[in-house]
Amino acid sequence: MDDRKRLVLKAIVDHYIKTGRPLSSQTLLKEYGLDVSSATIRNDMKALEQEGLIAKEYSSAGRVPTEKGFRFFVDWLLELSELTRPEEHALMESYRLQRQPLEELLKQTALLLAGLSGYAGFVLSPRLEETRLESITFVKLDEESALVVILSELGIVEHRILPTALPAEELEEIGRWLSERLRGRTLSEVREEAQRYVAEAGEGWHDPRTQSAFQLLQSALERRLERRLYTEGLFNLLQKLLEEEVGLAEVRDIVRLLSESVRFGEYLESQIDDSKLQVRIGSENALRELRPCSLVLMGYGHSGVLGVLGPVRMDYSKACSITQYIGNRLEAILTLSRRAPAAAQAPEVRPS
Amino acid sequence: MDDRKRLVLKAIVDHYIKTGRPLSSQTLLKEYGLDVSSATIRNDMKALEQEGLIAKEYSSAGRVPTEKGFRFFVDWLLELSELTRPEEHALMESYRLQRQPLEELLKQTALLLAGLSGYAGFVLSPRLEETRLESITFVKLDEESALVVILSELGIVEHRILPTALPAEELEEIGRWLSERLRGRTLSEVREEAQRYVAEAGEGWHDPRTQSAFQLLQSALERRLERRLYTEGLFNLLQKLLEEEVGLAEVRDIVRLLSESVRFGEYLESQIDDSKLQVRIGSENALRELRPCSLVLMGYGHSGVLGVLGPVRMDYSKACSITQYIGNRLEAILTLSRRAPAAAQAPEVRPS
DNA sequence: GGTTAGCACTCTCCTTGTGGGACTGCTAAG
DNA sequence: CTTAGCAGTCCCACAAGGAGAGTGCTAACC
Repeated sequence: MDDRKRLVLKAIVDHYIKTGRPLSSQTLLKEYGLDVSSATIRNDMKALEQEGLIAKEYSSAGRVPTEKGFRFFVDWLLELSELTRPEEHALMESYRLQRQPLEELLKQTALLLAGLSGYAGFVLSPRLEETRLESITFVKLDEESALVVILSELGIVEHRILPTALPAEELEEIGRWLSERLRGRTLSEVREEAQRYVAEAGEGWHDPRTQSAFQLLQSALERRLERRLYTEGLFNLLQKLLEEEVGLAEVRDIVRLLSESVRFGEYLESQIDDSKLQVRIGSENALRELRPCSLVLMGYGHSGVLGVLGPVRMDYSKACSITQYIGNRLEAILTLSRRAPAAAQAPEVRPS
Repeated sequence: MDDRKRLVLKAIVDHYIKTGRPLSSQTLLKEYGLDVSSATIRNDMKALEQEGLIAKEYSSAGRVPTEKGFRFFVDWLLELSELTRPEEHALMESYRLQRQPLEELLKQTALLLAGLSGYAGFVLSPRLEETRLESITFVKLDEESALVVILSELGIVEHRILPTALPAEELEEIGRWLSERLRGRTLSEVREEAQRYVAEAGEGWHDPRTQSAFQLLQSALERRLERRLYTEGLFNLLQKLLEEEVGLAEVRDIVRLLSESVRFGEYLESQIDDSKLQVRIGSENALRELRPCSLVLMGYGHSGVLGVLGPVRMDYSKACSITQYIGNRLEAILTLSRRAPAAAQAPEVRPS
């Protein structure tokens, strides 16, 4: 494509992203200072329109980018911007407490995506089945129940209360024994193992102690390896959609979709390709509700997904930069904590 | 007030809640079958209008209730409805797992409020400072960190990761010692105690072991006795506001308010009066954003609040019934679990 | 062949006007 | 206190017209 035409397209996209208004040939000349006449621009526009990259809202209006135009812009004309100082600072702040339950970490990340981008931020937790067990611990709460904490390379991935009447010492012993035996296996392997043992239990092959252990283990894992979706900054998104004059009915559908974490999560997972940054513009999205929106996302960890959700008229440069940056950061934190837990920040209590 | 006038008011409110439309004197006659003429109704309407209970949108339109009219309706004419079988069933289902982390329980409750009412449901956690400690447990995770679990009469109220290099046995010992010593005190007393000890530590009065214990305790409690707000069913609310033809700008402000859990939480707390059911209609709410909305709420536990948020044109009967029912239910669960933990539901693992 | 000036044309948007319809308020009588 | 009858008010939907913005086309120009 002709250099001037690219420039015209870029001008139209930039102007539209900034103002939301169509750009006329004259205004383009005035604001972007090309050294040709408006008629020439009009000819270029006509060509771009025939290629489907821009369109007019009615016959005598200026031009706005089509989704195809945005696509071209994102693929060929996008320049990622650097993070500003305060942005960088906010990032550091939020990730200070590194060793924290996975849940907290991911929620923080979603907040950060939303806060920095000005759109809605989301984080889909990784497939916990594929992370490796570090330890499993039982803590007696009262006569009838105990807390189980499952720690994987990603941090605490599960804590729940189980009904059991086993005494404290035995629970501790079982925890140690299971951790010893299963450390390093993936959680889905662990679950299978537990299921196998419990299934065989009826035939009385194993000693009662082993049996209790695997029964507990199974209860601990039965629910809740399900993935969770964290979304934040919803009102950012509403603000933007308001400016777009999107109807409340569409907005409601979007909000509903975000609350259906399974459906939305599965869609997100289907859209990632390793940890490459992806952009899905408007009706490129298979989900009907997302038609007024664009999605910037990337994968992390084992099939985890994070990104931002904004209107089609989105600042793609900003959204992409931030998503990429935070995504890499989260990936690094999760990878780091796998090998060597990061240095602690809070005042440390030393052995006396 | 005259019996017929009450009936007229009730008809107008019922009709408006059901359809959202003004009611004319003729339609009232036809649908509610009074044995007078439309002119008589018109006279009554005139009187009700002068009392500020109803209004017309323009000079020749039918009447709609004013907020004052709704207030009168709620105070004097409201009949609470019974829960239907399926509603009751849903309630039972959700509360089956009784011994669960407080966080889960409250989130469930918010979901339930939203699901049954068809509006948005919210639950503000109780003041944890005023609940009594049951136990505090430390679990070694790796060389540099440990998990602390704080259990109060309300269940698990805190779990977080602390940096510490103390060995596992010592942590266990410290947990036992602290639990023994502090069981039955409120969490704020516990926190004060910890602060006092740590402050005195510089003067070297206590042995190092005690010092470590209180230092850990302080870290465990420093953050996060903060209250949390759980909101669910946001899209229910959007759906209703859509029917009300509320503007997206107002909706955005409401969504923003719901995300500012501190501000909204403080407002909620200021509105409760023991565990009496409260209704705040439209601009009775001090918060500007809530003007298009009504709030049905009640207190539970120590300054906990739960309820539903819907449009001013809300089915107050349903909303009040459900809030009251669920509120009592939650209160009961929390009170019960205080004395004797409820019977477990999942298959129990017996000592072998 | 690409570029330019000039002009007719198209479409939106805003304002104004008009008629029908839905209810009320008033008055006077029962 | 209640009722019938009727004038009056206001909304709403639709149509018409004028201003403004910007394009498309044509013919000339470099």
